[in-house]
Amino acid sequence: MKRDMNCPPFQKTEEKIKEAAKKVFLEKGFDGATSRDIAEAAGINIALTNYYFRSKEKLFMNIFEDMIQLFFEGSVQILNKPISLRDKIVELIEHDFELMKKNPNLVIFIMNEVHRNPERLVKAIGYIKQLHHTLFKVQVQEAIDKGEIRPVNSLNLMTMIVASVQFLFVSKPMHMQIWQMSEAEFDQFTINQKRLIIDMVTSYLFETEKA
Amino acid sequence: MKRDMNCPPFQKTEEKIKEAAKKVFLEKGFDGATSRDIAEAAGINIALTNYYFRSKEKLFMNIFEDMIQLFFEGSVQILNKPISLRDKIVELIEHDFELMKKNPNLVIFIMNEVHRNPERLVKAIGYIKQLHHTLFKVQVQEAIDKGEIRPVNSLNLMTMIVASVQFLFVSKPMHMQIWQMSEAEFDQFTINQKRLIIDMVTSYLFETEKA
DNA sequence: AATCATTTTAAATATTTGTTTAAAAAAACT
DNA sequence: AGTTTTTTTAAACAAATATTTAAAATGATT
Repeated sequence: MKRDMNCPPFQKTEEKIKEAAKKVFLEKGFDGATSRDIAEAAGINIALTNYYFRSKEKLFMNIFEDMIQLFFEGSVQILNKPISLRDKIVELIEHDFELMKKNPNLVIFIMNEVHRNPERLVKAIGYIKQLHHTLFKVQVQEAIDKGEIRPVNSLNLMTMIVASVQFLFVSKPMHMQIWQMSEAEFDQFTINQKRLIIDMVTSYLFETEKA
Repeated sequence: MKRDMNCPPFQKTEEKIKEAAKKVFLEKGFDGATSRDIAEAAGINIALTNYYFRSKEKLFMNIFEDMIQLFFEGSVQILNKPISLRDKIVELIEHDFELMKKNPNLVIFIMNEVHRNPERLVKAIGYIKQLHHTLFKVQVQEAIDKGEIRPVNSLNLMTMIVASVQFLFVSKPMHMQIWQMSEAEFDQFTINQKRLIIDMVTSYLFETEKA
Protein backbone atom coordinates (compact mmCIF):
# COMPACT_ATOMS: atom_id res chain seq x y z
CA MET A 1 0.00 0.00 0.00
CA LYS A 2 1.13 3.49 -0.73
CA ARG A 3 2.15 5.71 2.11
CA ASP A 4 -0.60 7.99 3.27
CA MET A 5 0.89 11.45 3.65
CA ASN A 6 -2.21 13.35 4.67
CA CYS A 7 -3.52 13.03 8.17
CA PRO A 8 -2.46 16.27 9.84
CA PRO A 9 -4.73 16.10 12.88
CA PHE A 10 -3.66 12.55 13.75
CA GLN A 11 -0.17 11.43 14.56
CA LYS A 12 1.25 8.51 12.66
CA THR A 13 2.01 5.56 14.91
CA GLU A 14 5.68 5.58 14.03
CA GLU A 15 5.96 9.19 15.17
CA LYS A 16 4.02 8.48 18.33
CA ILE A 17 6.49 5.74 19.17
CA LYS A 18 9.51 7.91 18.44
CA GLU A 19 8.17 10.73 20.55
CA ALA A 20 7.42 8.41 23.46
CA ALA A 21 10.73 6.63 23.10
CA LYS A 22 12.60 9.91 23.11
CA LYS A 23 10.84 10.95 26.28
CA VAL A 24 11.40 7.64 28.07
CA PHE A 25 15.00 7.09 26.92
CA LEU A 26 16.00 10.62 27.90
CA GLU A 27 14.47 10.13 31.32
CA LYS A 28 15.62 6.62 32.15
CA GLY A 29 18.42 5.82 29.76
CA PHE A 30 18.71 2.70 27.63
CA ASP A 31 19.09 0.30 30.55
CA GLY A 32 16.40 1.86 32.68
CA ALA A 33 13.79 2.10 29.93
CA THR A 34 11.62 -0.90 29.09
CA SER A 35 9.67 -1.64 25.94
CA ARG A 36 6.51 -1.54 28.04
CA ASP A 37 7.40 1.92 29.37
CA ILE A 38 7.65 3.19 25.82
CA ALA A 39 4.51 1.44 24.59
CA GLU A 40 2.55 2.81 27.52
CA ALA A 41 3.88 6.33 27.01
CA ALA A 42 2.87 6.09 23.36
CA GLY A 43 -0.50 4.53 24.17
CA ILE A 44 0.04 1.58 21.84
CA ASN A 45 0.49 -2.16 21.95
CA ILE A 46 3.89 -3.49 22.96
CA ALA A 47 4.36 -5.44 19.76
CA LEU A 48 4.14 -2.28 17.67
CA THR A 49 7.52 -1.00 18.77
CA ASN A 50 9.09 -4.07 17.22
CA TYR A 51 6.80 -3.86 14.21
CA TYR A 52 8.01 -0.39 13.25
CA PHE A 53 11.52 -0.59 14.63
CA ARG A 54 12.98 -4.04 14.70
CA SER A 55 14.29 -4.03 18.25
CA LYS A 56 14.78 -1.91 21.33
CA GLU A 57 18.38 -1.37 20.28
CA LYS A 58 17.36 -0.17 16.78
CA LEU A 59 14.72 2.16 18.21
CA PHE A 60 17.26 3.50 20.65
CA MET A 61 19.86 4.16 17.96
CA ASN A 62 17.23 6.00 15.95
CA ILE A 63 16.58 8.34 18.87
CA PHE A 64 20.24 8.52 19.82
CA GLU A 65 21.27 9.72 16.38
CA ASP A 66 18.57 12.39 16.44
CA MET A 67 19.88 13.58 19.79
CA ILE A 68 23.47 13.66 18.57
CA GLN A 69 22.39 15.83 15.67
CA LEU A 70 20.39 18.10 17.95
CA PHE A 71 23.40 18.30 20.22
CA PHE A 72 25.89 19.31 17.53
CA GLU A 73 24.15 20.98 14.62
CA GLY A 74 23.49 24.40 16.15
CA SER A 75 26.97 24.79 17.56
CA VAL A 76 28.67 23.69 14.35
CA GLN A 77 26.65 26.26 12.44
CA ILE A 78 27.64 29.07 14.79
CA LEU A 79 31.27 28.00 14.84
CA ASN A 80 31.38 28.62 11.10
CA LYS A 81 29.29 31.78 11.01
CA PRO A 82 30.99 34.85 9.49
CA ILE A 83 30.81 37.05 12.59
CA SER A 84 33.39 38.49 14.94
CA LEU A 85 35.06 36.22 17.47
CA ARG A 86 33.56 38.10 20.37
CA ASP A 87 30.03 37.89 19.00
CA LYS A 88 30.58 34.26 18.16
CA ILE A 89 31.57 33.32 21.68
CA VAL A 90 28.55 35.10 23.12
CA GLU A 91 26.27 33.48 20.59
CA LEU A 92 27.71 30.04 21.28
CA ILE A 93 27.06 30.39 24.98
CA GLU A 94 23.57 31.73 24.49
CA HIS A 95 22.67 29.07 21.98
CA ASP A 96 23.83 26.32 24.30
CA PHE A 97 21.83 27.78 27.15
CA GLU A 98 18.70 27.85 25.01
CA LEU A 99 19.29 24.29 23.86
CA MET A 100 19.79 23.08 27.42
CA LYS A 101 16.77 24.96 28.63
CA LYS A 102 14.58 23.24 26.07
CA ASN A 103 16.20 19.84 26.59
CA PRO A 104 17.36 19.72 30.19
CA ASN A 105 18.48 16.10 30.13
CA LEU A 106 19.96 15.98 26.65
CA VAL A 107 23.55 16.22 27.84
CA ILE A 108 23.39 13.75 30.73
CA PHE A 109 21.65 11.35 28.35
CA ILE A 110 24.30 11.60 25.68
CA MET A 111 27.24 11.58 28.06
CA ASN A 112 25.90 8.58 29.92
CA GLU A 113 25.13 6.51 26.84
CA VAL A 114 28.48 7.30 25.26
CA HIS A 115 30.17 6.40 28.50
CA ARG A 116 28.39 3.04 28.62
CA ASN A 117 28.92 2.30 24.95
CA PRO A 118 31.38 4.55 23.09
CA GLU A 119 30.99 2.60 19.85
CA ARG A 120 27.54 4.11 19.47
CA LEU A 121 29.22 7.36 18.49
CA VAL A 122 30.81 5.80 15.45
CA LYS A 123 27.50 5.92 13.62
CA ALA A 124 27.27 9.65 14.31
CA ILE A 125 30.80 10.31 13.13
CA GLY A 126 29.44 12.54 10.38
CA TYR A 127 28.55 15.40 12.67
CA ILE A 128 31.75 14.93 14.56
CA LYS A 129 34.02 15.36 11.55
CA GLN A 130 32.62 18.84 11.04
CA LEU A 131 34.21 19.95 14.28
CA HIS A 132 37.78 19.43 13.17
CA HIS A 133 38.04 22.43 10.85
CA THR A 134 35.94 25.41 11.84
CA LEU A 135 36.11 29.12 11.18
CA PHE A 136 36.20 29.56 14.94
CA LYS A 137 39.58 27.85 15.16
CA VAL A 138 40.96 30.11 12.42
CA GLN A 139 39.57 33.22 14.07
CA VAL A 140 41.11 32.37 17.41
CA GLN A 141 44.52 31.91 15.82
CA GLU A 142 44.23 35.16 13.86
CA ALA A 143 43.18 37.09 16.96
CA ILE A 144 46.14 35.70 18.83
CA ASP A 145 48.53 36.65 16.02
CA LYS A 146 47.15 40.17 16.00
CA GLY A 147 47.50 40.40 19.78
CA GLU A 148 43.76 40.93 20.18
CA ILE A 149 43.31 38.11 22.66
CA ARG A 150 45.49 36.18 25.03
CA PRO A 151 47.29 33.21 23.54
CA VAL A 152 45.06 30.20 24.08
CA ASN A 153 44.51 26.87 22.40
CA SER A 154 41.15 27.00 20.65
CA LEU A 155 40.23 23.48 21.71
CA ASN A 156 40.97 24.29 25.33
CA LEU A 157 38.92 27.44 25.04
CA MET A 158 36.03 25.67 23.39
CA THR A 159 36.08 22.93 26.00
CA MET A 160 36.07 25.48 28.80
CA ILE A 161 33.03 27.24 27.37
CA VAL A 162 31.05 24.09 26.68
CA ALA A 163 31.88 22.64 30.09
CA SER A 164 30.75 25.76 31.92
CA VAL A 165 27.38 25.75 30.24
CA GLN A 166 26.59 22.08 29.90
CA PHE A 167 27.72 20.88 33.30
CA LEU A 168 25.24 23.25 34.83
CA PHE A 169 22.46 21.12 33.39
CA VAL A 170 24.19 17.79 33.95
CA SER A 171 24.34 18.65 37.63
CA LYS A 172 20.94 20.30 37.79
CA PRO A 173 19.23 17.71 40.05
CA MET A 174 22.19 17.65 42.42
CA HIS A 175 22.43 21.42 42.37
CA MET A 176 18.77 21.85 43.21
CA GLN A 177 19.05 19.38 46.08
CA ILE A 178 22.19 20.90 47.55
CA TRP A 179 21.07 24.49 47.41
CA GLN A 180 17.41 23.76 47.99
CA MET A 181 16.34 25.48 44.80
CA SER A 182 12.96 25.36 43.15
CA GLU A 183 12.71 25.05 39.39
CA ALA A 184 12.18 28.82 39.15
CA GLU A 185 15.13 29.57 41.38
CA PHE A 186 17.34 27.32 39.32
CA ASP A 187 16.19 29.13 36.18
CA GLN A 188 17.22 32.43 37.70
CA PHE A 189 20.51 30.91 38.75
CA THR A 190 21.27 29.81 35.20
CA ILE A 191 20.70 33.36 34.00
CA ASN A 192 23.25 34.67 36.47
CA GLN A 193 25.59 31.85 35.59
CA LYS A 194 25.34 32.70 31.91
CA ARG A 195 26.27 36.28 32.68
CA LEU A 196 29.31 35.18 34.65
CA ILE A 197 30.46 32.75 31.97
CA ILE A 198 30.22 35.36 29.21
CA ASP A 199 31.89 37.97 31.37
CA MET A 200 34.69 35.70 32.52
CA VAL A 201 35.52 34.26 29.11
CA THR A 202 35.40 37.54 27.20
CA SER A 203 37.19 39.49 29.93
CA TYR A 204 39.91 36.89 30.09
CA LEU A 205 40.38 36.83 26.35
CA PHE A 206 40.02 40.46 25.39
CA GLU A 207 41.45 42.34 28.37
CA THR A 208 45.03 42.03 27.23
CA GLU A 209 46.54 45.12 28.78
CA LYS A 210 48.40 42.96 31.26
CA ALA A 211 50.77 40.06 30.69
CA MET B 1 30.12 -16.06 66.86
CA LYS B 2 32.41 -13.14 67.44
CA ARG B 3 33.73 -11.18 64.49
CA ASP B 4 37.20 -12.19 63.45
CA MET B 5 39.26 -9.05 63.01
CA ASN B 6 42.57 -10.63 62.02
CA CYS B 7 43.07 -12.01 58.56
CA PRO B 8 45.32 -9.48 56.84
CA PRO B 9 46.40 -11.59 53.86
CA PHE B 10 42.84 -12.53 52.92
CA GLN B 11 40.06 -10.16 51.98
CA LYS B 12 36.86 -10.47 53.91
CA THR B 13 33.97 -11.49 51.70
CA GLU B 14 32.00 -8.38 52.53
CA GLU B 15 34.86 -6.22 51.33
CA LYS B 16 35.31 -8.29 48.19
CA ILE B 17 31.65 -7.70 47.37
CA LYS B 18 31.84 -3.97 48.04
CA GLU B 19 34.92 -3.61 45.87
CA ALA B 20 33.35 -5.55 43.02
CA ALA B 21 30.04 -3.72 43.38
CA LYS B 22 31.80 -0.36 43.29
CA LYS B 23 33.59 -1.33 40.11
CA VAL B 24 30.49 -2.68 38.38
CA PHE B 25 28.10 0.05 39.52
CA LEU B 26 30.51 2.81 38.48
CA GLU B 27 30.88 1.21 35.08
CA LYS B 28 27.29 0.26 34.31
CA GLY B 29 25.12 2.23 36.71
CA PHE B 30 22.39 0.78 38.89
CA ASP B 31 20.14 -0.21 36.00
CA GLY B 32 22.89 -1.67 33.84
CA ALA B 33 24.53 -3.71 36.60
CA THR B 34 23.17 -7.13 37.54
CA SER B 35 23.64 -9.11 40.73
CA ARG B 36 25.38 -11.76 38.70
CA ASP B 37 27.80 -9.19 37.24
CA ILE B 38 28.80 -8.22 40.74
CA ALA B 39 29.06 -11.77 42.04
CA GLU B 40 31.21 -12.74 39.10
CA ALA B 41 33.46 -9.71 39.53
CA ALA B 42 33.86 -10.62 43.19
CA GLY B 43 34.37 -14.31 42.44
CA ILE B 44 31.65 -15.41 44.82
CA ASN B 45 28.26 -17.07 44.80
CA ILE B 46 25.27 -14.94 43.78
CA ALA B 47 23.44 -15.58 47.02
CA LEU B 48 26.23 -14.01 49.05
CA THR B 49 25.45 -10.49 47.88
CA ASN B 50 22.05 -10.82 49.49
CA TYR B 51 23.48 -12.58 52.51
CA TYR B 52 25.75 -9.67 53.40
CA PHE B 53 23.66 -6.84 52.00
CA ARG B 54 19.96 -7.49 51.98
CA SER B 55 19.23 -6.46 48.43
CA LYS B 56 20.71 -4.95 45.30
CA GLU B 57 19.23 -1.62 46.31
CA LYS B 58 20.82 -1.76 49.78
CA LEU B 59 24.19 -2.73 48.34
CA PHE B 60 23.92 0.09 45.86
CA MET B 61 23.09 2.66 48.51
CA ASN B 62 26.08 1.49 50.52
CA ILE B 63 28.37 2.16 47.55
CA PHE B 64 26.54 5.33 46.59
CA GLU B 65 27.00 6.89 50.00
CA ASP B 66 30.70 6.07 49.91
CA MET B 67 30.94 7.79 46.53
CA ILE B 68 29.07 10.85 47.73
CA GLN B 69 31.50 11.16 50.59
CA LEU B 70 34.47 10.70 48.29
CA PHE B 71 32.97 13.31 46.01
CA PHE B 72 32.49 15.99 48.66
CA GLU B 73 34.86 15.48 51.56
CA GLY B 74 38.06 16.78 50.00
CA SER B 75 36.49 19.89 48.56
CA VAL B 76 34.65 20.77 51.79
CA GLN B 77 37.90 20.50 53.67
CA ILE B 78 39.72 22.82 51.28
CA LEU B 79 36.84 25.30 51.24
CA ASN B 80 37.30 25.77 54.98
CA LYS B 81 41.11 25.73 55.02
CA PRO B 82 42.74 28.86 56.51
CA ILE B 83 44.65 29.88 53.38
CA SER B 84 44.42 32.80 50.98
CA LEU B 85 41.59 32.92 48.47
CA ARG B 86 43.96 32.66 45.56
CA ASP B 87 45.73 29.61 46.95
CA LYS B 88 42.40 28.11 47.84
CA ILE B 89 41.05 28.37 44.32
CA VAL B 90 44.17 26.80 42.88
CA GLU B 91 44.10 24.03 45.44
CA LEU B 92 40.42 23.35 44.79
CA ILE B 93 41.04 22.95 41.09
CA GLU B 94 44.09 20.77 41.58
CA HIS B 95 42.37 18.58 44.13
CA ASP B 96 39.41 18.02 41.83
CA PHE B 97 41.71 17.12 38.97
CA GLU B 98 43.48 14.57 41.13
CA LEU B 99 40.20 13.11 42.32
CA MET B 100 38.88 12.83 38.76
CA LYS B 101 42.13 11.33 37.55
CA LYS B 102 41.89 8.57 40.15
CA ASN B 103 38.13 8.05 39.67
CA PRO B 104 37.37 8.93 36.06
CA ASN B 105 33.73 7.89 36.17
CA LEU B 106 32.87 9.09 39.64
CA VAL B 107 31.09 12.21 38.43
CA ILE B 108 29.10 10.70 35.58
CA PHE B 109 28.04 7.95 37.98
CA ILE B 110 26.83 10.34 40.66
CA MET B 111 25.20 12.78 38.26
CA ASN B 112 23.39 10.00 36.45
CA GLU B 113 22.10 8.25 39.55
CA VAL B 114 20.96 11.51 41.12
CA HIS B 115 19.27 12.41 37.86
CA ARG B 116 17.42 9.09 37.81
CA ASN B 117 16.52 9.16 41.47
CA PRO B 118 17.08 12.47 43.29
CA GLU B 119 15.69 11.13 46.58
CA ARG B 120 18.83 9.06 46.97
CA LEU B 121 20.67 12.24 47.85
CA VAL B 122 18.53 12.78 50.94
CA LYS B 123 20.44 10.07 52.78
CA ALA B 124 23.67 11.91 52.05
CA ILE B 125 22.32 15.24 53.18
CA GLY B 126 24.94 15.35 55.92
CA TYR B 127 27.78 16.12 53.55
CA ILE B 128 25.63 18.54 51.67
CA LYS B 129 24.78 20.71 54.66
CA GLN B 130 28.46 21.44 55.11
CA LEU B 131 28.49 23.35 51.87
CA HIS B 132 26.11 26.07 52.95
CA HIS B 133 28.47 27.95 55.24
CA THR B 134 32.10 27.80 54.22
CA LEU B 135 35.12 29.98 54.85
CA PHE B 136 35.41 30.26 51.09
CA LYS B 137 32.14 32.15 50.88
CA VAL B 138 33.28 34.58 53.58
CA GLN B 139 36.63 35.08 51.90
CA VAL B 140 35.05 35.89 48.56
CA GLN B 141 32.81 38.53 50.12
CA GLU B 142 35.70 40.05 52.03
CA ALA B 143 37.87 40.21 48.93
CA ILE B 144 35.07 41.91 47.04
CA ASP B 145 34.56 44.45 49.82
CA LYS B 146 38.27 45.22 49.82
CA GLY B 147 38.25 45.59 46.05
CA GLU B 148 40.73 42.76 45.66
CA ILE B 149 38.60 40.80 43.24
CA ARG B 150 35.77 41.54 40.87
CA PRO B 151 32.31 41.43 42.37
CA VAL B 152 31.02 37.91 41.88
CA ASN B 153 28.56 35.65 43.60
CA SER B 154 30.53 32.93 45.38
CA LEU B 155 28.08 30.21 44.35
CA ASN B 156 28.31 31.24 40.71
CA LEU B 157 32.09 31.25 40.99
CA MET B 158 32.20 27.87 42.69
CA THR B 159 29.87 26.40 40.08
CA MET B 160 32.00 27.74 37.27
CA ILE B 161 35.14 26.19 38.70
CA VAL B 162 33.59 22.82 39.44
CA ALA B 163 31.90 22.68 36.04
CA SER B 164 35.12 23.41 34.16
CA VAL B 165 36.96 20.61 35.88
CA GLN B 166 34.33 17.93 36.27
CA PHE B 167 32.68 18.18 32.88
CA LEU B 168 36.01 17.40 31.33
CA PHE B 169 35.75 13.91 32.81
CA VAL B 170 32.03 13.54 32.29
CA SER B 171 32.65 14.09 28.60
CA LYS B 172 35.89 12.13 28.45
CA PRO B 173 34.63 9.27 26.23
CA MET B 174 32.93 11.68 23.84
CA HIS B 175 35.97 13.94 23.83
CA MET B 176 38.34 11.10 23.00
CA GLN B 177 36.08 9.95 20.18
CA ILE B 178 35.62 13.40 18.68
CA TRP B 179 39.25 14.43 18.79
CA GLN B 180 40.62 10.95 18.24
CA MET B 181 42.69 11.04 21.39
CA SER B 182 44.45 8.16 23.07
CA GLU B 183 44.37 7.85 26.84
CA ALA B 184 47.80 9.46 27.03
CA GLU B 185 46.80 12.32 24.76
CA PHE B 186 43.72 12.96 26.85
CA ASP B 187 45.88 13.02 29.97
CA GLN B 188 48.07 15.67 28.39
CA PHE B 189 44.99 17.59 27.34
CA THR B 190 43.66 17.67 30.91
CA ILE B 191 46.96 19.14 32.06
CA ASN B 192 46.64 21.97 29.56
CA GLN B 193 43.01 22.40 30.47
CA LYS B 194 43.87 22.70 34.15
CA ARG B 195 46.35 25.42 33.33
CA LEU B 196 43.74 27.36 31.35
CA ILE B 197 41.11 27.02 34.06
CA ILE B 198 43.43 28.27 36.78
CA ASP B 199 44.68 31.09 34.56
CA MET B 200 41.24 32.16 33.43
CA VAL B 201 39.63 32.12 36.85
CA THR B 202 42.43 33.83 38.72
CA SER B 203 43.05 36.37 35.96
CA TYR B 204 39.37 37.22 35.82
CA LEU B 205 39.10 37.60 39.56
CA PHE B 206 42.34 39.30 40.48
CA GLU B 207 43.10 41.51 37.48
CA THR B 208 40.87 44.34 38.59
CA GLU B 209 42.68 47.28 37.03
CA LYS B 210 39.80 47.63 34.57
CA ALA B 211 36.09 48.12 35.21
C1' DA C 1 -18.82 -6.50 -2.55
C1' DA C 2 -14.49 -9.05 -2.68
C1' DT C 3 -9.69 -9.26 -2.35
C1' DC C 4 -5.58 -7.74 -0.91
C1' DA C 5 -1.93 -5.66 1.93
C1' DT C 6 -1.25 -3.18 6.07
C1' DT C 7 -1.78 -2.33 10.80
C1' DT C 8 -3.02 -3.67 15.47
C1' DT C 9 -3.94 -6.86 19.05
C1' DA C 10 -3.66 -10.54 22.71
C1' DA C 11 -1.10 -14.27 23.89
C1' DA C 12 2.96 -16.97 24.17
C1' DT C 13 8.05 -17.40 23.75
C1' DA C 14 12.52 -18.02 25.86
C1' DT C 15 15.77 -15.37 28.80
C1' DT C 16 17.12 -12.76 32.35
C1' DT C 17 16.24 -10.51 36.46
C1' DG C 18 16.50 -10.10 41.89
C1' DT C 19 15.72 -12.93 45.57
C1' DT C 20 14.95 -17.11 48.45
C1' DT C 21 15.56 -21.78 50.13
C1' DA C 22 17.51 -25.60 52.14
C1' DA C 23 21.40 -28.19 52.46
C1' DA C 24 26.48 -28.43 52.65
C1' DA C 25 30.87 -26.68 54.26
C1' DA C 26 33.66 -24.19 57.40
C1' DA C 27 34.62 -22.16 61.66
C1' DA C 28 33.99 -21.36 66.56
C1' DC C 29 32.94 -22.83 70.87
C1' DT C 30 32.32 -26.09 74.89
C1' DA D 1 35.62 -35.12 70.66
C1' DG D 2 30.87 -33.14 69.77
C1' DT D 3 27.77 -29.14 69.19
C1' DT D 4 26.46 -24.87 67.61
C1' DT D 5 26.93 -20.91 64.82
C1' DT D 6 28.44 -18.77 60.71
C1' DT D 7 29.44 -18.89 55.93
C1' DT D 8 28.98 -20.73 51.30
C1' DT D 9 26.80 -23.30 47.74
C1' DA D 10 23.61 -25.14 44.13
C1' DA D 11 19.14 -25.00 42.98
C1' DA D 12 14.81 -23.03 42.62
C1' DC D 13 11.53 -19.10 42.72
C1' DA D 14 8.43 -15.70 40.82
C1' DA D 15 8.47 -11.61 38.29
C1' DA D 16 10.02 -8.91 34.44
C1' DT D 17 12.35 -8.67 30.23
C1' DA D 18 12.66 -8.26 24.82
C1' DT D 19 10.81 -10.48 21.15
C1' DT D 20 7.73 -13.46 18.27
C1' DT D 21 3.48 -15.48 16.65
C1' DA D 22 -0.78 -15.94 14.71
C1' DA D 23 -5.10 -14.11 14.42
C1' DA D 24 -8.05 -10.03 14.27
C1' DA D 25 -9.05 -5.44 12.64
C1' DT D 26 -8.43 -1.85 9.40
C1' DG D 27 -7.86 0.31 5.11
C1' DA D 28 -7.02 0.43 0.20
C1' DT D 29 -7.70 -1.38 -4.50
C1' DT D 30 -10.11 -3.80 -7.87
